Amino acid sequence: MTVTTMQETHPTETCLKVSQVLGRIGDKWSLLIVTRLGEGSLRFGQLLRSIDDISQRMLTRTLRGLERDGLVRRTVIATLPPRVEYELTDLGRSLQAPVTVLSNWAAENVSTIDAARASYDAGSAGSQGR
Amino acid sequence: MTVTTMQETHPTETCLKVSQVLGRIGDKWSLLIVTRLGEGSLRFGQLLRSIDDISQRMLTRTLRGLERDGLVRRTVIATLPPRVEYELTDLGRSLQAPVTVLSNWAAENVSTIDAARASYDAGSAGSQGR
DNA sequence: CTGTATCCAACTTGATACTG
DNA sequence: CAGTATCAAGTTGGATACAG
Repeated sequence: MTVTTMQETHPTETCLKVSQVLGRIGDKWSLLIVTRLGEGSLRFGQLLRSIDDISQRMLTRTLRGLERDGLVRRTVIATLPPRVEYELTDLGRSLQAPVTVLSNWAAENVSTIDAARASYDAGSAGSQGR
Repeated sequence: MTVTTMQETHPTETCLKVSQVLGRIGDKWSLLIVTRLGEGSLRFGQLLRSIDDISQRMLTRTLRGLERDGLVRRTVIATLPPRVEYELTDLGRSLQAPVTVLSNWAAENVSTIDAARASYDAGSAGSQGR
């Protein structure tokens, strides 16, 4: 029962699920972290330096969120000082393919988007010079 | 030089592009609208009723953003009262495939994420009942 | 080293009212 | 019908200081 074979093109339910997912990974840092972790497990400090526009606070918060959603596994090695390793779970790794698809689209179209934006802005308020 | 052939797995530049793109479409409404428009062109009021959790203000703002980024085309038919048709551009339609991939992932994994979250929350603060 | 707590500025969203 | 303006509220992100 409740087979959910996803035959329809774009049912509202699916849209809402995508929105939910984007609510998790669509923030400023999650995808960056998932991508970094996709290359292998990293310690907190390594991630912090690896991304380096991120604040310590946001790294902690984002990692907690990813851990909570089952995308990242957090392993504490209780040494002194403590080590904490972060790595992708199976679920986290399964997200890499969709993200790659989006990455490729982004890489291919960001310049087009930027051009469209510049054009739009020029047409809206740019004709004031004379 | 600066060939950018995208040979590396996940260079930082690509990450930043994805972040940029997510900054556009990763908000609360854009993807919902793009999906709706993927089924055919719609008028403002139709979109408003079609999504119905959205406020008039946010529909306007989101549509403007999508138009600005070249994903949506806005056509004004100057009748009385005026009609405004919205439809996907080629660029907007090219986004549908990546979004579908993400949709499928979302549809397949949202329940897993929800379960992970419930489990995480239970483990963090839930053991207070006894 | 790996966090947590506090304060604060900026951005996002919604409700409401108003306009052509 | 389509859109704008204003205001209030919530959320996000950063800086800083502190703790185990």
